[in-house]
Amino acid sequence: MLYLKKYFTEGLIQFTILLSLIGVRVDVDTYLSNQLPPLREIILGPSSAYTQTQFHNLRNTLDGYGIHPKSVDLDHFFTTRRLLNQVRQLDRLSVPSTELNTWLVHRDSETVVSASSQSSPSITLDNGAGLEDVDNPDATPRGGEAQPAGQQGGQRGAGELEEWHQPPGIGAGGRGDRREHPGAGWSGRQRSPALSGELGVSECGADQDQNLFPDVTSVSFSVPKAMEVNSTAPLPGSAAGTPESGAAGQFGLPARPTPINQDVSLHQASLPSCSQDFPPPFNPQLDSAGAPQRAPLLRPPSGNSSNVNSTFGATNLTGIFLPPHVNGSASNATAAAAVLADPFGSLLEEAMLDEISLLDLAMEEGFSQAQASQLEDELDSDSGLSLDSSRSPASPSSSETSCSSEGAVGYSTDSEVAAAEPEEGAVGGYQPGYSKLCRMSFQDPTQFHGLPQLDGVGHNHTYNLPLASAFPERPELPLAAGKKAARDKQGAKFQPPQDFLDKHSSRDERRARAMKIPFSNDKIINLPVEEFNELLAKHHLSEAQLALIRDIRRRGKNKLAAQNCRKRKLDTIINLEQGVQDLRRDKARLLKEKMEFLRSIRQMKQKMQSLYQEVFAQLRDEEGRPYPPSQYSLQYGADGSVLVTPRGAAAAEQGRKPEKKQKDKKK
DNA sequence: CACGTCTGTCATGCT
DNA sequence: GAAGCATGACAGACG
Repeated sequence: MLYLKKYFTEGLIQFTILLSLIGVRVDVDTYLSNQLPPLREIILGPSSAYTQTQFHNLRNTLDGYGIHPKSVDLDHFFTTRRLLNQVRQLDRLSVPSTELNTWLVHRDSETVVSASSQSSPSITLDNGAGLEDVDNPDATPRGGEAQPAGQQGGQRGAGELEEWHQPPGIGAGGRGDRREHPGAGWSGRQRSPALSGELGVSECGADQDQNLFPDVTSVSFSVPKAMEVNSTAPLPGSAAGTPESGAAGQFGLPARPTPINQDVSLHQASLPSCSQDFPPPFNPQLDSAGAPQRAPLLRPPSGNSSNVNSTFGATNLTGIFLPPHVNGSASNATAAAAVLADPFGSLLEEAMLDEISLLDLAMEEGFSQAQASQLEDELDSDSGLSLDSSRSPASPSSSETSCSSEGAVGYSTDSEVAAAEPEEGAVGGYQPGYSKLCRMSFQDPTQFHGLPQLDGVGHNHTYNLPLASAFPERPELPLAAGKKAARDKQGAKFQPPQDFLDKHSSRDERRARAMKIPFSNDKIINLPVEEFNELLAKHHLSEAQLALIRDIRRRGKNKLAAQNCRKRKLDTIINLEQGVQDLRRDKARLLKEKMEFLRSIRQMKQKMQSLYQEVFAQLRDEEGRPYPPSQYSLQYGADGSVLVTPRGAAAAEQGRKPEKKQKDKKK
């Protein structure tokens, strides 16, 4: 089951990302509201209240706790977190679409949710129910027992939110609170049907299968009483004049005795509960506990915690926009409401600033394959390691490998030859086997095909193969001939053997000949130490001869060692270069993916902004007048209501218990 | 002739 | 301690 969830979750996330990439708006909240705890947890983050379930273990896993560093789950963890971050980028964008859905559906009756067919299907991607069914075969609505079947989903969502996001007894609308204060939130809706905005109560999932906007609950555009200007205490830290402010504290508190429920001409106003499950939509930083860096915006009015609890206690949207830990805090809930006061203020000022700016900087428009390639090339250029084929440092490697590995190439190992030319010692000891290997390595250019940078290698790595290169009957040694062969062209035919050998012998070979060493340098070098000692014992050699032989052996072995060493060094460089290339390719690919995501996000944000403006333009106060955008802004109440908040009042009421009057959604 | 590269050699450290 | 290996450094050869 765990694996099923894992794959389902990840697949769902990927599918969502994919849809977003292809331009399909995905209301992630649709399934978020319907998702099972694990998925919800994955997307929304750990919930303190969530510990009621067994999925806290999963949460811990997702948080990386309890994962052994060597556990394979760690990989899954990072993958999940990465995908989660991507989705969070998206879901923040999707909230507005949810909001729009709410607007498009209006509900005037309190408990009956009328789905408006006016909503544009294109706005909402119905993807919840099926997923829910898949993920939760039980499909047992949480907290939906006592709810009408028609609202099962929505109520379930409410229940879920309360149950999952609100620790029992911590207020902020826990189930207990609702029981204790039935009027709060729910009762409020009943009292003020049009007002009650159970935004987010509706479930986009199965309900939407039935109806595209099934359980769209009424939206309460509550103009806080504070809107009566002063009662709405400004949120501390809220910048003056900034839209986000908050009259957040008790917004949408149905239990309030005197909520001014203004009929707002929200013609299609509703807010499906789908958005409930969204993390703070316009403030990504709310994802983090406390979001201290957002203190100026988040700081709740002091002293109204209890009220906040009562205010949001029975509401569901506390969990919508706030992480559980925040949700559990009344002040934080208020702060969240403040943050939500102006969705686009937060959106544009926060998310868009950091994400879009990044997008603009990194990749303004598009990231074509050519650009990716260019980027990759640029990335390639920043390395000290150059793969420029014009330079071929690798040339020695192959020859060295084949030759050195097979023995002292260039040294005479053929005893027969040596015997034929005893006076020449090691000189002239062409070893067919060794030379063949070297010849193969030199002649076969295919060995370098895999390494373009090795093209043009023309060095002679025969390591003393003079004779082989000189003999015309061995024309198959072009490379072995190399430079020395070229030198020898001038008269090799008529050159006396001794001069020829001297000319093509190494210094040690010449020394050996001069010292009358009776065996070849190849033997001196390559014989095992036992055989070498036996060989020395067979001959009566002077100290000078013995010293020379030992030097020859030492130098010969060291030469091979040096060749091997250089080969290894070269192989290491080649491998490192290949690794660098691979990493650059990966980096370029990841950058491309990132840019694609960012582009999609920006598009979604733009759509969201336009939808927000569209919705706001339709708002009417009780007198049928539109709200001036310069003076009012929309914000989400934690109880699911959508509030029309005066900007100035919201700012002014910070630090005080905000009062607000709720505006009934008025068709 | 200067320069870069290749190669051999030496010194040194390590096994 | 000898033998061998690995490697940095150096110098000569060479293009």
